[in-house]
Amino acid sequence: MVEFKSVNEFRLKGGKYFMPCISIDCVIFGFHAGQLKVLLLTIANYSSCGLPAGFIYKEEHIDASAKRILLERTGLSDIFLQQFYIFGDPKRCDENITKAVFEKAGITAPADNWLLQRFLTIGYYALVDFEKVNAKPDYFSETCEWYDIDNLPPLAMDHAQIVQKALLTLRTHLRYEPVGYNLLPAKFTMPELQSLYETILGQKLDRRNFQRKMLSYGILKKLKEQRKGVAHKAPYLYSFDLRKYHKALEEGFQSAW
Amino acid sequence: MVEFKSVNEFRLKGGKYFMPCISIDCVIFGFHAGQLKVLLLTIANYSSCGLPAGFIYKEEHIDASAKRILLERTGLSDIFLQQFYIFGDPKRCDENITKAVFEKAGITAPADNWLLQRFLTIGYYALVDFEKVNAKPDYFSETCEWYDIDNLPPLAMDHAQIVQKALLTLRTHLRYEPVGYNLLPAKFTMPELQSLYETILGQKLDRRNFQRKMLSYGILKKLKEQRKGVAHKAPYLYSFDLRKYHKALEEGFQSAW
DNA sequence: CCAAAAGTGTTACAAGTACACCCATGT
DNA sequence: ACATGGGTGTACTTGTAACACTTTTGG
Repeated sequence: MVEFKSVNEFRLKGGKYFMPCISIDCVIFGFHAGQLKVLLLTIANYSSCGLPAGFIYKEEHIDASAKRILLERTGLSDIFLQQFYIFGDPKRCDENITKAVFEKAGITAPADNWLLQRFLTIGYYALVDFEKVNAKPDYFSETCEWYDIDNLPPLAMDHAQIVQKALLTLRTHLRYEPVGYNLLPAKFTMPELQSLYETILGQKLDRRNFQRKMLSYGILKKLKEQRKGVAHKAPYLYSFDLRKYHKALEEGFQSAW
Repeated sequence: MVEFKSVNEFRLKGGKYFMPCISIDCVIFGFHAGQLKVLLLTIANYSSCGLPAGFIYKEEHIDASAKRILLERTGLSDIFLQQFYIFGDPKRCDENITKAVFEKAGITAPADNWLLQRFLTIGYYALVDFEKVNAKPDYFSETCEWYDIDNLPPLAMDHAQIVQKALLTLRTHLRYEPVGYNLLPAKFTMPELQSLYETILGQKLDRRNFQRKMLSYGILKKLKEQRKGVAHKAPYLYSFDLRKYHKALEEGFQSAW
């Protein structure tokens, strides 16, 4: 792994260390205050936001690259991360973004710079605990912040499409595998879990049926504790039974046919 | 699009036309005589088989590349084709294959040749009508032939893993979307369709339940004709109702939650 | 006339959906 | 005391699974 001291050094030496023409874009989902959120960067001199992205070291597994990018942006490791699509439209790239970054850094780069080529990008999506994230911008960006998924700012290039595809993948995923461990704190209530599901799916679910279905998967442990200090009846706390959770992750929930 | 006259020309000029370090591997499924089959290439001077593969022109959409590769190998266009995964282990590559090809062509290539770099590969899988395929080998191979999926020869690099992942994807796909139009001739019998499903899923299904379920999707048209010349009772022929078939492809079959 | 494959229908069980009542707590 | 949210149970509907008999045809 290499440390670059500036955008300019990145521009000059990056081509030596990274695979050419391929990047990784991460759609990092978090959940807070009943809202599904995505982590986005803002770019100096540029009007639209972008996804946390990065490149692949020449000797690095692509999953490791994604993990590294995630760690750099959030400070977190060991979280749910999965590739979901590769975006390969030749028109997807917009060199104006890179040029804006260069301009801001006072650089004039020749057109054959490695950063100004056509890039394919591998989409990864991550599920993280909102509370634990310590968001940091990268070389190219000014801020790194959470945005509500249904109130996103304008996104650069095809990043809106990438977020959309990630969300669709997450929704599908949700139906056949457990989700939640990575998005919620260690202890949570059933209504909180339900709210997460409703947010991801974008629809209301029946309280009682939801609870029954969730419990039927056998991946939850009901704790003796109850959430305190809230209005109305105190809800029970649950935690995931990690052994069973991971087993379910591997095997999936359903098995039609 | 560029025509290369020899492996050597490909080696020398390919780097100018193709994106670096990314290839496409196609898992082409066909169905014949109750067997699910995959199209594989054999390489001169080399002991194991490989998947039909190719590269991405610098101005080309990756889906178009996959389509082109498929056309070149099978003579078919307008067939079901879908990317399913990108394989990015830095150790996945084996330059010995390329070297074997070079050797066979009487070439000694410098180590920095574009073909000898680390490659990521995008996996696409295709479903084709076995009868219509006119298989042709490519620059690098000697033969292009069908192999039974459960009796595959040794495969080069990570191609066995790629086939496995494609099959898993196809199986999942089968549960939620219609499959069959691309793998079967225009007219087919219900037992033939069932056999296809059983083969892909690797398990026996109940005749009566299968038929009911299939018909319930409303994507089949029962024809007045029956298959003739077969032993025993003549089965009815069916065809797909393409309008409804494509609608189902878009919407999917199920909608849990 | 019989073996083998194809057409068709019924019943039982599991899963999903819809819905109602009681309980606990903070205001 | 009451409004609000949380805990729990039951009937209905739908889908899946298991299973048997009749029909046709080639040998």
